[in-house]
Amino acid sequence: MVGTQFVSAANISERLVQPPALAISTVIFALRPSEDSDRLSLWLPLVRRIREPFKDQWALPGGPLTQADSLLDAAARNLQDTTGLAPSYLEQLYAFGGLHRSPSQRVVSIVYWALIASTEAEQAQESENVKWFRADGLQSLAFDHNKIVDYALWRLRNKMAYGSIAYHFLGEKFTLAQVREVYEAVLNRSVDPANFRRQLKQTHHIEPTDEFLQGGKHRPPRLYRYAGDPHADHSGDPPSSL
Amino acid sequence: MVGTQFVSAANISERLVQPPALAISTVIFALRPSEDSDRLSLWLPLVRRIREPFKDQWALPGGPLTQADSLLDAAARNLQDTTGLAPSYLEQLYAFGGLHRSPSQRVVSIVYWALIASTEAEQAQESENVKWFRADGLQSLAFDHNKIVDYALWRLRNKMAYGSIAYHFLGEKFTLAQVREVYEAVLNRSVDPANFRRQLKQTHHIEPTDEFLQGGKHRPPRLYRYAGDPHADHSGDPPSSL
DNA sequence: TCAGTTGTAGTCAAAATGACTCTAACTAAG
DNA sequence: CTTAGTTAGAGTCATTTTGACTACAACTGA
Repeated sequence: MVGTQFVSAANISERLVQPPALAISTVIFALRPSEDSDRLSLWLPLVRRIREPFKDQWALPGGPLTQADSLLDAAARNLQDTTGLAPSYLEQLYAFGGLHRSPSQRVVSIVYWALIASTEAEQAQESENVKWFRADGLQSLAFDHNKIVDYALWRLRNKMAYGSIAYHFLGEKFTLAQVREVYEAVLNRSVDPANFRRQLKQTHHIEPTDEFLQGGKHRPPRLYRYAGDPHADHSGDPPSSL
Repeated sequence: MVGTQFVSAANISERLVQPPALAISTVIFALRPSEDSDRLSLWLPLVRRIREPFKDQWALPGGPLTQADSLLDAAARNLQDTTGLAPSYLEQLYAFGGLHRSPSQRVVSIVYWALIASTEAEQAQESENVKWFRADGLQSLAFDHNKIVDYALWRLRNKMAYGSIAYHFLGEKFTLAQVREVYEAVLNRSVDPANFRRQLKQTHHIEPTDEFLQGGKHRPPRLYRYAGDPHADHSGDPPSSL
């Protein structure tokens, strides 16, 4: 909303100053096996800054908001540029607008967070300036990005506790054990397989297929498919794209 | 985050274009008795636009983001300008950045939502250009503000269902029945007093005082005080103000 | 054929929930 | 002063949900 009668006279001069820069960043989560633990763990891709400020430090992928893109489109495009992948889940996280986030100029960052299926994440190419890091115990990042990642982690765990976003870490078909592994990795605690199965089934978010996953050293588990409303997951977003 | 190596050459020219305008708006909720129902109902203040676009239509209070304020400060200041009151609850709602929200120029609005205690809300002065409206069944508003209000309502009801924000509609001391009335008004269904009491007590968000509310036509109810972490309510916000 | 492993159903006690009853403590009417 | 009306607040009880656990099914690999 631009200009209402509630702008006091004292603010008039400030309004004429150049507005803050607008940027879009994305926290991209994927699950990967970790060396030390038998559980999956959360990873995210970071990019190395090639200019000041914070030159050579790692930062969240992002860039300025272009005139041609809506906020969501801008985030999706940026994710494409970084990992070459389309996210199965992309939702607005928060708008960060503290006065001193960037030493040079005032920057307001609208941050999105994304989930990537493990199968896709494997293809995500690393390079000199793009690397995957474990989401917990992250080194010091550029700007306020450590806090942003922490907040994204908090939101992810919160939403996982009673949402249906876990499926976005997986492919189209999956076993119940795989869903359970996602929960265990994100919430970082073990979950009883039998009870978890019972609870998943009564949410009606999944439906069984006729297929079974072969090749394990054990009884082949049935494959399931996500049956919930695909938009129900994005329920942190407003109904339509605004 | 400004500029990463992931900005393609095609985007360079766009970066030089003037950035979108940045605005702050606030959805302010208060509970008031309604004429038709015996329940409280949700109201919010709107302002009449005094210039194009949408001249003379009602809109959410808001204004441009000034250089001197953080996002939260800007929202708080705006709320002060509109109602003359400090909110007991103020949290970021969403950043709206669709391409065609405003007919003239591209505007990205960072919207906050606030809760006002009933006692305070009574003092909020109305004027020719500021009026309170019932939150449900709202008339057509300027810009995309109807959708914003709907989304704020959704978030409020969601958070009420298992949060501790109800207390922000009340004063420092309150009876359990008053808390129940807040729930009934927001969730729009009746709640069993005895069960509600039992559940409230085991959350440990409240503590009893030695005082009782006198003057009713019945046994005086005990007054309680909010004892939870005041920041726990703002748990939709990141830990510190960024 | 057997040991190892995981999938899947089921059992059972504990905890949480929803509908309900009962008494306490006040005001207002008579 | 007494009584009817009202809400506060404790308590009961059947149902549902949860967590811990058991048992059997169905595969692989030796």
